[in-house]
Parts: sequence; C-alpha cells; structure tokens
Amino acid sequence: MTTDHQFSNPNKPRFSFELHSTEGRARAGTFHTPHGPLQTPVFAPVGTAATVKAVTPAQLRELDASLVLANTYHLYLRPGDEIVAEMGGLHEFMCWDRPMLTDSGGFQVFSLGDTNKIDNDGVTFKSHVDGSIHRFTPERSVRIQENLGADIIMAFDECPEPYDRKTVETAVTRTHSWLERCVEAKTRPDQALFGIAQGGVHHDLRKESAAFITSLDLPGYAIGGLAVGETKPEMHEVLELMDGLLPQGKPRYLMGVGTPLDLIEGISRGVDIFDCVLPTRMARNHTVMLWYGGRLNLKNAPFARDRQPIDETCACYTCSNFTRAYLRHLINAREMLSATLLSIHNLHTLVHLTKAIREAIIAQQFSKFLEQYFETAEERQAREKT
RNA sequence: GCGAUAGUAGCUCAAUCGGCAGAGCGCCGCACUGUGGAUGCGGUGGUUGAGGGUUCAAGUCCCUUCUAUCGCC
Repeated sequence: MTTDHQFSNPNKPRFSFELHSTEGRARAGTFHTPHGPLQTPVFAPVGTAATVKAVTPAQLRELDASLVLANTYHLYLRPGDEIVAEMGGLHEFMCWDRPMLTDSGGFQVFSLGDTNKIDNDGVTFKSHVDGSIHRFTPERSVRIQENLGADIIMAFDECPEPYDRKTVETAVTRTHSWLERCVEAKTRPDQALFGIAQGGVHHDLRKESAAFITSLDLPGYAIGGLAVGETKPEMHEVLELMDGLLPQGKPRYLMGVGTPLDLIEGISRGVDIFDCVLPTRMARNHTVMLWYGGRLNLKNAPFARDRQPIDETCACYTCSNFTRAYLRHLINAREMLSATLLSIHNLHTLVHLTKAIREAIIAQQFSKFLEQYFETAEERQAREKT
C-alpha cells in the first residue's frame, strides 16, 4: 500500500511558520499544516479520547476552534492506534478536518499510569483502564502517533514536578536523549515533530534544555513542565527566559495552559500555542470562565432566578440563547446538556480571546488592548461580586 | 372500634445494659491547567411526633395522646 507522503518531494516543506507582526514579546503568525493554516496565537481544545468531551465537531467549528489535541496514551489503550489507522486516521475517525496534535503520552504515563517504572530506555506502566502492563519508548510513542496521524506530534518526554533539582536534572537528560530517538524514529513527512523543553523552575536547566532541543532543527518547540505546581511568577520567569532562547522563526507551544489570564500572560511572553483541559473540565464541574478573568460556579443558589446570560458581552451559542437560571437548572437536574453548553462557552471564550489578541498584535494595539483589558477586568470582577 | 408495628437532620436510616445524637445522600460552597463526565476538600443541618412520669442521667423504661402502615370486626 502506498500513501501520499511516500511520493512527496522531501525538499518541499510541509510545515512553515511565518511571523506577521510582533509587539513587545507578543507575536502573531501562521503555522502551515497539511490540514490548513494555524493562525497564532491559538488556543487548542483538548480531545483526549478523539473527542472534545461533550462537544460535537460542528459545534467546535461554530466556535472557531482550529487546532484540536488528542492523546497517544488514551488512544493506544482504547481503541488502539492500529484501529484508528485502519479507520483512516484521527481526522477521519473523529471527523475533524482542521489541524490536529497528539501529545506523546509521556505526561499521562506519569500522571495516570499506576505502577510505572521508568528507566533510560522508556517507561513501563499499568493501564488505568484494565490494569494491564504496557511499555512506552520514544520509538513506540512515535510509531503510535504515526498511526494516529495528527499534523503535529510531540516528543516523548518526562514531565517531573518542578522543584526537586535532582529529579528535574534526570528528566531533562532523559527528555533530550528521547528527543533524539524520536527524531530518528520518525518516518512521516506530513507530520511535524515538536521538541519539548523541561527544566522545572531551574533557569540553568531550562537554558540547557532550550540549547539542546534547538540544536535539532525542528518545526516547533514546546515548553513543558509548567503549570504543574509552581507559582505564577515562577512560570512567567521561565517563559521570559525561554522567549530569549527559542528561535523567533518557529512556533512556541506552552503545554497545558490555561485560563484567560494565563493566555494573556503567556502571549505577552512570546507563546504562540496553548492547550488546556480546564475549560472543558470546569464546564463538567459546573464552572464557567469569564472573558475578563474570574469564574462563576453556576451550581450556586444565587443563579436560580438569574435572567442574564453567563457573560453579556459573549457571542457564543450558549450566551446568545440561555439564561444562567436555565443553565443552573440543567446542572441541578444532572442533564448532560449542561456540560455541552458550558463547554461551548468556555472554549469560545478562550478561542476568541486569543483571536482578539492576535488582531490587536497585528494592528500594533496589543499594549492598548492590555490596558483596556485590565481596567475592565477590575470593574467586572467588582460588579460580579456584588 | 380492637390489635400489631413504626415515628430520630430535607430523604433513607444508625445509636451496645439507660451514659457526649451519628452516617450516607441531599443542600450550601471551594478546588481542578500536555482530561478519569472522575475525584478531593470544607460547611449547614436536630425541641429524637407531642405531653407527662421514673432516674444522677431517657432516642432508649412507664403512662397519656397524635400520626402512618398493616391486620381483624
């Protein structure tokens, strides 16, 4: 069986990144993928098991999502990457024709796998689904991600807790050697492999990691090991440091972040791509994010007779049609529509916030945007408390 | 009408020989950042149906009464 990529010209770049505009450290660009352009900065909804939980692809398109994540660990265990490949790959399997990214499974092996044993060659772990024993190596992760077929695939890395220096040092060393093996193992030219920097909160380790991963000429670079317990100022310092170390001409992906404020802080420090489970997980736990920061737990009693939409300035499907009182009723009655409507709102908020920022950067109005944002945020949060 | 059984938090129920009236759920909140619709955490909650008696001490024993369910005239 032959596939398209085997006939492609290896010299023709499948992936390229153009920077349209910068303001301060903030950047607006376009990352070209086989499934269309990714306009950055961008927020990517997470669809771990080949579905953004509670949201249909049609709804994702309506709220302007472009990049969607899926997960190697979860799809390998269920239904199995071979089945996904047999069914035509992730895009066809889940009916998403825009860009996709798969995480390597490194993070899940550490956060979900029960009794995992890590060595320099890879990780042996116990499935959270049925307790069976499995082993991931860089080669295995790349092989699985090639079966899944996302546009962007991630290096297999070790994500340690950020403080203990010795643990972080070991993780950095392993992550680097595993990256080399991922590059070596990779065969599909229609997939872009992103390297991941580790180093916790230790600046010298971050520098070492950035130097190593950028020594390999990769189409994009990710900043891993953040939002895992460190403080916000520590995260911001690492981002500023990385901005100076990663090449301007490649996209930067901050893994696992975040909230509206996190996106603003990240973009202000040179980040182009974000993903986070928070908007959809919070939606399933009855909480909505607000454009200007803060959150509302719609399960709370004061919303029982509230005629307002979640956010009066939000143009999402949920805010255009439903009152807080109705949403609270759905939550209280344990109706599954609540997860859908809240997820749509939270995703819309993050996707459109990054879009608005992109437009501001292109118009060289980002600093003005920030000024107005923080001013309004203060007013809004004060009003919402009364 | 007679008899049996029962009555404790919003609900379902615990409470040893008479010895600090509790749990689960609900309710009210909080947390969640490369996803377990999972989960964790905190809080509210009582005239033990009512009235009386015995006792140092009563949800528990005694009397009266009310209510519910079941059975029998």
